[in-house]
Amino acid sequence: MRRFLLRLTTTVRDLMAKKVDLDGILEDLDATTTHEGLQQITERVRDAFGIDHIVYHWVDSAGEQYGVGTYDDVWVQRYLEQGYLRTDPVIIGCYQRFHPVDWKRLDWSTRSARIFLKDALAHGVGNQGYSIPIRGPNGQFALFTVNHNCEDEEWAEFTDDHSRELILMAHYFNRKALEFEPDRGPEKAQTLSPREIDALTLLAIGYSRAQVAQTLSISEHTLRVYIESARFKLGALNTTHAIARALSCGLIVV
Amino acid sequence: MRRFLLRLTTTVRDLMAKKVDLDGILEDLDATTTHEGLQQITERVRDAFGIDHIVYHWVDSAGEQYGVGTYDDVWVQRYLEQGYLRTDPVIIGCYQRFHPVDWKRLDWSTRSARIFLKDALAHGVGNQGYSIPIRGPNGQFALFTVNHNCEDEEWAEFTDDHSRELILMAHYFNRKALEFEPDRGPEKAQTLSPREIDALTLLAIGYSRAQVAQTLSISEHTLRVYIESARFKLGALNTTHAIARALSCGLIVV
DNA sequence: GCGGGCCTCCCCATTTTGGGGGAAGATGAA
DNA sequence: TTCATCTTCCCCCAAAATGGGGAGGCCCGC
Repeated sequence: MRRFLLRLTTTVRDLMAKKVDLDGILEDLDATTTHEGLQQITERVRDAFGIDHIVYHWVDSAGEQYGVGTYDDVWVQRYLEQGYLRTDPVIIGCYQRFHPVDWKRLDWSTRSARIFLKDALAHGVGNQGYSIPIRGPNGQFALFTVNHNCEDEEWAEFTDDHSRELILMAHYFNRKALEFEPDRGPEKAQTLSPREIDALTLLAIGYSRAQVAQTLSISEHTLRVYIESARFKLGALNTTHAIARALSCGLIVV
Repeated sequence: MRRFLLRLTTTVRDLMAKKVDLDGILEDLDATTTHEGLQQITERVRDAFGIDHIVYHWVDSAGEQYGVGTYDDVWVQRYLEQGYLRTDPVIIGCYQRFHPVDWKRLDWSTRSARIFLKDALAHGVGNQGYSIPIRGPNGQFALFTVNHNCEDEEWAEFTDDHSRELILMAHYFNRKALEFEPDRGPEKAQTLSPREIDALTLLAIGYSRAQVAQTLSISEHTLRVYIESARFKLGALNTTHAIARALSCGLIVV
């Protein structure tokens, strides 16, 4: 009997899961051209999935950021004002992860995390959550989060059923966000000569000029020409700056 | 008549598209516990999609990397030996992008790109390709690529039909690869203090120590303490190295 | 075949960094 | 409370990096 029930609920759950019109959502997402449109889609997705909130937002050392979602404005304001970006365990935890993570698996033990949690719950954030980290070149980082107020089992079922849809939606939201904020896109890449790349790469891994010169079997004077040339091309003020720019632009990899 | 044919092929295509048993593939992918198993799945995916090749691989400056795919061993060897990691336009292009990209949109105009292309085609790599960049914390970067030998229209159809499946597979392959190579997982998260971040960030944008000290309104001696402390934490040999590591690890953003 | 980028080599004076010390208060976690 | 971390300040001096010159050969594309 128990097994039968289990099978039954599974079937019902599957039927429910199928009801989410993912294709329709993704197509509309693709067709959206405004921030408001995206905002509306978040509400639609929330309703389609039958959960309390979905949110997509940039995370960024500076304050400037982009976000859409179904959170209350009061909470968004408070989040920013309180600088929760720095203490939010979801962000801290996701920042070090590759994969989607259930909030239960994060570290909520620090004092600041507990303060944050209490405040979040008070503002309507669900006790259950699931966040997907999204990364881009130059360290860009964004989060796509769904959350809800329910028991563990129900939530586990939900995330099991919808993890794939959520991954896809995260991608599509991210794509849109980038469209709306074109500045975030990569800059035009300068081309460095092979020797310049060699030189900067070795410098970036901590070699001194003498070591680099020896490694490349060239004189230190020659090496300097490369470095200066690279600096010039990158519009860098000094070697460190050149390395930083080359790394940011993906011209070298460490 | 033409429209009819178009509609017919579209329908057939839709049917074909549906035939790919994505759920089955993803489940098996999830259940795989060995590199060999993953390798076999790549072949299965290739056949299921009816294309020439699929490949998942890490990209990193060092030679050590992880990869599975359907490429010929000879080509893989050659790729590594020739250091194509540095010249492959797919890698260079994807490194700067957020989103999946069709190979046609990459820059194949440089000399080294043309040399690479010729060599690749000679080794059975398709003339059409589609690559999905995948990123993790600390600058980890991987690529999931499908490629095939066919006309532009056919390829455009294929990528249109399957972009979502491909995104999901990229995710799942990445997850598995991380399981097999746990070392790649996030290293112990180095935390830099706010002042250290300030210091490294300003250095990374080309300021000299004197300028940084002035900007932060601290003595240059104090600044040095931060830099040295950051260097120590990052295991860096010098300031430039520290900047490079901090950037790679996403601890600072320029 | 010519201009332009690339690779290689050299000097010298000045500026910037690095390494070795040591020390204080403030904050927050175990 | 105690310990750890963060922040701030100071000394001296050697080693390394930088800036600004100049110069020749090679290879590529226009």
